Amino acid sequence: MVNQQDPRVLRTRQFIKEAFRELLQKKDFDSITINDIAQRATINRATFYAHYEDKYALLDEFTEQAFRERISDQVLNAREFTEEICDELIVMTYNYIVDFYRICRMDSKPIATLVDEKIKKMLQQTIENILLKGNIHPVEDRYTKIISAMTGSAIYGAAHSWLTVGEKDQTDLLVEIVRPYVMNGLGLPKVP
Amino acid sequence: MVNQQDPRVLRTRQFIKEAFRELLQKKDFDSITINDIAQRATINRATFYAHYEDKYALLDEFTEQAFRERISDQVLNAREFTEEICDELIVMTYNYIVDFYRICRMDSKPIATLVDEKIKKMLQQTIENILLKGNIHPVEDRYTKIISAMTGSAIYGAAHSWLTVGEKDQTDLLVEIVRPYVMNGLGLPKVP
DNA sequence: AGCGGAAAGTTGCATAAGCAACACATTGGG
DNA sequence: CCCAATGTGTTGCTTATGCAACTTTCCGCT
Repeated sequence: MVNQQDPRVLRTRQFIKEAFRELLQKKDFDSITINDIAQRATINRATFYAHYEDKYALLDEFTEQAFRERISDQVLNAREFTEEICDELIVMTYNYIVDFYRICRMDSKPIATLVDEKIKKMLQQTIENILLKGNIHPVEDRYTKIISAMTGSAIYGAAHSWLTVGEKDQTDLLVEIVRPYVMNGLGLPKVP
Repeated sequence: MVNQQDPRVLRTRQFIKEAFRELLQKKDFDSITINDIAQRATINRATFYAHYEDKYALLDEFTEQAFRERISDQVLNAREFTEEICDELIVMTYNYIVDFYRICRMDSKPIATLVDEKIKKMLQQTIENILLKGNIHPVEDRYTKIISAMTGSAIYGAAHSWLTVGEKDQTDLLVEIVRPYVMNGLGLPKVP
């Protein structure tokens, strides 16, 4: 519908996302109206609908972009799922969750669920990309997807649990627990 | 041509002026191209021309806005040209010149002249407004314009000279010199 | 002088954004 | 219960912006 390259489009979407970020710090998601967003972004309400179906679509893009920005080039270009990469994913995921729950008041369960699902999905996709690039690995290609899903879910679940349990900022320990579990599960060779 | 109230117009003009301000800190006015401005403002070059005839028109609006933002409500609402108001105008003018010459590299004389003329004009207009509001004053109405011009020029000339001479930031002294000159020239009663 | 490139402006057309009005759903008092 | 207020989503039309192509002007260089 709209040309994603048009500078007007890029600007408008940035305005919307920035306004959304600011609003999330003051109000919980449910009580943010499209009007709030449009006003703060100094755009017309109709313009919002030209870009997003509703505020859930915005939340989706927002969380995805925030996640992408945290993926380092090292992870992005990795051709093998090493312990180093694994560690980075664990820490990154944990930090993402911490920040997100701190910034936003994830008051309503349905919203928290949406965000959680998004993070998990992004994580799985990231892992799958790495595994697919390393054409030589002990996992059959046809199982790559489910392996990625498991791994992503494991990392995410651990990070989330770690936050809930309240072991704040002990990421070293978190990594020590999760890494061997994941690497063993993948059956990948451990660097001595 | 363009509706000054349209939010798109307001935003675009802000973008342009902000880009212009940033560029002035890195390059001298002459070497700034319309392309530079458009690129930094993330707008199309043709859009620039929809708002300003050329970069001189932009400079004009830019300096005017900067000046307006420095006029206090007290001066704006003044109904009489008191010593207090006079002092404020002197200091404000001096500070404006200092800031402007510091921010921009006023390399080329013609540009410096343009800016200087603008400041003087704004100053004269501000003074005229005050004099006209105070309907009872010793100056004939038909002479208000020329009186304002003289006063504005005097204040501006003094401030500019003060800067050139190098008596930096001795605004107290500047005020002590200029105020009696101006107030005596106007023939206004001196507060004991 | 004359050449060539860069910047200045201009123009016609495509597209995004603004706006006002609309129908509909939700909700919170009286 | 009702209705008034508020939010959602849509639509038709207007206006501003983007873009590409063009001419003109300016300026350095040989």
